[in-house]
Amino acid sequence: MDNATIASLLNETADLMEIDGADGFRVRSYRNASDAVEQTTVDLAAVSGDAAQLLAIQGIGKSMAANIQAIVATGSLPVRDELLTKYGAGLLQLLKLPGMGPKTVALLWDAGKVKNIDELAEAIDAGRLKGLPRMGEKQIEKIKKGIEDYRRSVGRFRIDEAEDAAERLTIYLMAMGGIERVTPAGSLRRGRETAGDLDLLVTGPACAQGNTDAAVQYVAAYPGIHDMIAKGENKVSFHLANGLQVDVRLLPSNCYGAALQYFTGSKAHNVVLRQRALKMGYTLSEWSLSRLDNESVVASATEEEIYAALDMDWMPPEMRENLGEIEAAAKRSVPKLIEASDIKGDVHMHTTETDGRNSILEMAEAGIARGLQYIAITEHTKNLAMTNGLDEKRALEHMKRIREVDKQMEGRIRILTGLEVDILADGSLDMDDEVLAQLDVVIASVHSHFAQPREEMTGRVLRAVGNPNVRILGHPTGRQILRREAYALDTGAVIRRCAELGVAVEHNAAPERLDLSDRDLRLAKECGCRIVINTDAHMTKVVGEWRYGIRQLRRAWLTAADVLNTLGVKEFLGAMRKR
DNA sequence: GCCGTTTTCGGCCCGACTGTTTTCAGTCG
Repeated sequence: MDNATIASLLNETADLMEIDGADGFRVRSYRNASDAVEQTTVDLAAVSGDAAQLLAIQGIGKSMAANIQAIVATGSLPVRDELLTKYGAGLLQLLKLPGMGPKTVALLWDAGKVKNIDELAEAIDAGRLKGLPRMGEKQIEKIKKGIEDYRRSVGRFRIDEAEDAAERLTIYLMAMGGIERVTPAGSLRRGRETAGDLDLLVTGPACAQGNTDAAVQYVAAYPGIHDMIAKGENKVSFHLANGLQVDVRLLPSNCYGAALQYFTGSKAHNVVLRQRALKMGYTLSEWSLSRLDNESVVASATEEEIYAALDMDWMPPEMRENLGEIEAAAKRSVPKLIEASDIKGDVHMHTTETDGRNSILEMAEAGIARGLQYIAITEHTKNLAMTNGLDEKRALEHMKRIREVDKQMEGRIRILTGLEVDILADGSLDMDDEVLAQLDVVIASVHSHFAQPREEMTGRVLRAVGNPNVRILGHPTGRQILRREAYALDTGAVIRRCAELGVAVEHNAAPERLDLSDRDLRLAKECGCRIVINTDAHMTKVVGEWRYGIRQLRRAWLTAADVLNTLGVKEFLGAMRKR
């Protein structure tokens, strides 16, 4: 059992306790413990026998150490089991709906024993929510919409979850002799935000035709399997404990390229590609590209061979959505897409001065370790009291400290000064302009944003970017992948306005955020709006960790020139000042 | 439930915003 699993069980327990009406501070100690478990570098499952090692972690006391030991030993802990029996796991889903917190969930449970999302939908349709405390028309409408959003995302997994699963399986598979290559296909390879299932293509001598028994048995013995769906000669399908379906395909190496092309998709891309093959007198399948007349194989071992035989360039999987990539490849004009190594600075991060976990120096060292040329420290401001946001006085003091540490670095990395100011309800910022004018980087972000009229939200943001000190619009859509709908905002209008004003729009690279959708990014490129890709790092671990965000930029065909923080520090600072 | 003492119990990030109230509870960051 890994720390992430332990942490999520503790957090889940906190949710249940909150619904149960437990003391808030007690609940928080579970959440703190969950955070601590996630942060620590100690492998808890490995040391769980030694209570002293658990107690050494800040936030873990005697009871929590026992809880962790119980989790490692049994996969759960007594409080959680008890509460799950009382309420059922469905209540935890209810918490994922926007505007639904523990109190509301408890209210619904008390009033009508609503145990899950389906029952909640029923109760709404039957009009049974009317008359309950705090359940007005608007509230019910909001919940109804939340349920629709939730149902749309059900059965899909965040890209990082799918990738974690793929990585673990790959390590397992590569440990077997006779396996040379394991490649994820499908939406994971195309860099989508979510994946419905996981396709893993495997090849090597152990996958040779008619000789796959040992490999099939080995795959079927994977310890993470929850239940087996199918086990054939070339394919093993199963569910993992989290519900993700995995299809492992064993392929002889001579048709690996054709299979990779086929299973990578997308469907729309493949349809057009097969039409092209037919016109050229070929037929394309998951086994090969072959001639129509005598069925001889033209290409099959690698993707490159197949695309070349179809008289076109190979193109990155992220582009394969039938949005013009086939025409571009036929004209040999596939653009050179942005890569992680193009990014030179991570310009949105927090430190212990507000709600970050590390110091300025530690963040800088992490930046150096990731090969960055510059970072920007952009703390929260006073409107976000919960984060200990800065007022004017503290902002100026912090700026001074940043400059001191910058000097200490002696050019190994540049540390820029900045703030992530909050946009208030009237569109103004919660920081004096004189302070903002002294900073290298000013990001304006909306932080309280749910259930407000679209026009009002849009007006608020448009007014904020009108402030000449604002150079970057942060969290421009407020998306939270698989959790909540973006806040009501006319994203198109905002991106167009930012383009006019020369304000860059931020693409948050965290896999749960991915602020800008494919469509947003295509629009930004179309209207010449510059993008900044940031991690919004609150700890050293995620500094420069933007692989998911980069893949999304690639899906929108963005090149290094479209992204502001591919510039060197001087040019970047110039772009921040020019307005 | 944790922590740090003031050593045995009290304190534990706080403010904006919404929808429902008609003075506030709940959610969010």
